[in-house]
Amino acid sequence: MDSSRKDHRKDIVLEHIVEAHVATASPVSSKMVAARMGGNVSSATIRNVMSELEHHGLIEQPHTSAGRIPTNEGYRRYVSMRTNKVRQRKKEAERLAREYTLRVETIKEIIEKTTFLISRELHNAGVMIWPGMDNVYLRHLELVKVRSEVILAVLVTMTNAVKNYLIKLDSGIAVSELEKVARYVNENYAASPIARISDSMRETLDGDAVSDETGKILRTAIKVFDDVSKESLSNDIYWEGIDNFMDEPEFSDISFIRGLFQVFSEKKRELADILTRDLSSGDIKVYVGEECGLEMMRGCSMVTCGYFFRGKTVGRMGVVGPTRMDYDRALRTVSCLSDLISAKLDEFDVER
Amino acid sequence: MDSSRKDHRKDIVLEHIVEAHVATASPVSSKMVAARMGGNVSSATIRNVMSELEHHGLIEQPHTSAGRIPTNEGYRRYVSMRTNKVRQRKKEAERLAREYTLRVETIKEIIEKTTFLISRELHNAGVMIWPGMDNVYLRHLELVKVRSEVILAVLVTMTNAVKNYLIKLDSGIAVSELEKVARYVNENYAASPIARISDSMRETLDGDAVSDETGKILRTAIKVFDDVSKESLSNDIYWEGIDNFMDEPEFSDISFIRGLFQVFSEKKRELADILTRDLSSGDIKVYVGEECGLEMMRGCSMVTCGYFFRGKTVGRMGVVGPTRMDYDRALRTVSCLSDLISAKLDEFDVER
DNA sequence: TTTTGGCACTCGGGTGAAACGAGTGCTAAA
DNA sequence: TTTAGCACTCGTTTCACCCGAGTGCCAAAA
Repeated sequence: MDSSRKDHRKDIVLEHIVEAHVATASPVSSKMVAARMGGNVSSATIRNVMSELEHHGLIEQPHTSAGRIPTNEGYRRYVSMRTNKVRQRKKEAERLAREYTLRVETIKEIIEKTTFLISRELHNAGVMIWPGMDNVYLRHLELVKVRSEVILAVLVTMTNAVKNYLIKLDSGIAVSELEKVARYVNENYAASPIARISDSMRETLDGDAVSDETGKILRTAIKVFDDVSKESLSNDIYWEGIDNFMDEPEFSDISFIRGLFQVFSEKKRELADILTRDLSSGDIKVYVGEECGLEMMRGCSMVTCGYFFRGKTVGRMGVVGPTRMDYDRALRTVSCLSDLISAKLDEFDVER
Repeated sequence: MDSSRKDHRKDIVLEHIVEAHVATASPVSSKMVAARMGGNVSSATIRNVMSELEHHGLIEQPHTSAGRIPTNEGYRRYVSMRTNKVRQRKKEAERLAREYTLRVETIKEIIEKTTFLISRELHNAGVMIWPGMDNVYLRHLELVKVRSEVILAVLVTMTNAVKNYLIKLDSGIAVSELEKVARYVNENYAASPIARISDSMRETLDGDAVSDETGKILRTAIKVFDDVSKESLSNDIYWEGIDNFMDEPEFSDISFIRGLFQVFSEKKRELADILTRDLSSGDIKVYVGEECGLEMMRGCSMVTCGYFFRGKTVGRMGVVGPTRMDYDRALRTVSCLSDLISAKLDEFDVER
C-alpha cells in the first residue's frame, strides 16, 4: 500500500476514533474501529495504525489495557479536516429559521433567542457577545437628571438595544439645557457610530464659527460620549444553558464544573475578550481545550462564528462544550444561525 | 431536675448539635456535645437527652452507630429560638456600610452590590427581587419609534432603574406625536406609581372636558402603560454566587447542583414568586428545606428580608444555602444589609 | 511488504472477607 | 438523676483475589 493511501487510512481511523468517542464517552478499542469500518480489516491491522497515530500524538491511552481517546491535537486535526466542508442541511436550516419568525425586534431578543437555540440544539452552552461600541449606531439619546451633577444617559441603538450610563458632570446643569444637548445629538448624530461621535464633535468645536450656545452644548455632549465609550470598552457577553454540561460524564468532577462556572461569571470578561479578539474575521473558529488561553477551559472546546451588521463583523456567537463534542453538528448549527441573525439584524437597518 | 429546666437543657443540646453540625458537616456525637458543654455533664447524660430529641423528631441518626444530625424540624426550632434575638454587631454593620460609600446611584448597582456582599459574607448564593411595578415611581418616560407601528418605551424610575418595553400600537404614529405623548406624561405623572398611571389617565379621559388633542395623547399613553404593567407582572430576580454551593460536601452529588442551578435559571420565575408572595411583610423569613414549596430546594434553606422605599416593602433580598447554614450570621447579615440599602434607596427620593 | 491470527501480558474494576472504630443503648451503681 | 461500663451495631477501610477488555508483539499467511 503506497504512503498516501496509508495516510488516508490513518485519517479514517482517527475520524472513527473521534466519532465513536464522542458518541460513547469511553475509550475506543481497535475492535470497535474495525467493526465501524465494515469488518474488512482486522483489529490487529487497526492496532498497527493506532500505534502510529499514538506516535504522532493524535490519540492516547488512559492506561495500558484500555482503548484510545483522541488528544487535543487529535481533535484539532479532526476539526481541520471538517471545517472546509461545512455543508448546511437545508431542512435543519429551515427549522431554525422558523424559530425567528416570531416577534424579534431588538438585538437583546436576538441574543437571548440565539444562545437559547444553540444550547438547545447542541446540548451545550451558547455564548454570544454584544456588538462593541465601534459598531453600534445611534438611534436616539435621552438625558435624565438624577442629581445636581449626575445625569443618566440612555442610548437606543439602531439594533434597538437600550443602554444606560450614569455620568458625573463637572458642574450642575439645568434640565432645559440637558434637553437641548439631547436634541442636538439626535438631530446631528442619529445613525452615527457611537464610538466616533465625540471625536467628530471635537472637530466641529475646533472648526470654524461655533456659537457660544452650540459650544456649550457640544462640550457637554462630548463629555457624555467620552464617558460612554470609556465605560464600555470591551464587549459584553451573554450565555445560556451551562447546566447542559452537568450531564456529561467528563464533568462528574464538581471542581471542574465550578471552574467552568467561574469562567462564565467572575471571569466572563476574559471569555468576552477572547471572542472580541477574533472580531477581525467573521469566519468560524474552533478552540480545542486550553488553546483559547484559559486554563480553566481545559477539557472544553469552543466553536464560534461572527455575525454581521451593515456588512461588518460586529459580534461573535458560538457554543462551549466538552472537547468531546459533535464538531460537525456544532459547525453546521453555528454557521447557520450566524447567517440567520445577520439577515435579521439587517432588517433593523432599513430607512423608515 | 424540674421539667422546665429539663426542657431548657434540651434546647441547649439541640443548639450545640445544630452549631457543631454546621461547623463540621458530619453527625454530632454525644461525646462532642458533652465536650462543647464544658465537660460538667457526661456523654451518657447527653445520650439520654438526645434520645428524647430524636423522639420529638428534632434530630436523627443517618444510621445506627453514627452521631445525630438535625432534621428540618430541628433547624426550624433552632431558627425560631434565634429570630427574636437578632442583634446586629456594630463593627460588622460598620464594615458593611463602608461597602456602599462608593458611588451607588441606581437600584441596579444596589442589587448587584448587595447580592455580591451576601454571597461573599455568607459563602452562599445571594438573591434579590427588583421592586414590582406597583412600587415603582416614574422619573422619566421616553418613546422611540422603531418601525411604523412599533415603539420602544424607555422608563426611568425614581430609583434610577432604566426599563424598556417594545410596544405594538394599533396604528402608525408620527415622531412629533410621540414626543407630545412623552412630554405630557413627564409633565403630569412624574413621581407617580407606574402601575396606577394608566388607570389615572382613564379617569381623566372619562372625566369632564378633554380636548381632542389631549384625548388622542391620553389614548396612546394608556396603551403604553397598560402594556408596561402587563409585561412586568411579577418581580424580576437577580442572584450571585451560586458557585459557592459547590464547595459544600452535601452538594457533591452533581444532580443536586444541577437541580439547584435550574431553580436559578429556567425556574427562576418560581423562586421570584416565592419572594414576591412574602412582600406583604418586610420581616425576616426563614424557609428550611422544601418549606418554600420548591421540591428542588430540598436540602436548602433560604433566609430573606424585605427592603423599603418610601416606607413600603418594595422588594426582598436574602441568602440561599444548604440547610446546614450559619443561621445566626445569615440573619444578622441579611437584616443589616436590608437596613443599609433601604436607607440608601431613600436618598434617591429627596426632592431636587 | 502488508495483513492477520494467536498469545502472553497489563491493569482497572468489582467482589468478599476481615479488621477497625466511632458511636449507641442499656444496665447497674453512685 | 447522673454516670461508668460494656456489649452491640454498622459504616469504612484494607487487602487479596479474579475477571475480562484491550494491548503489543511475533510468526505465519497473503
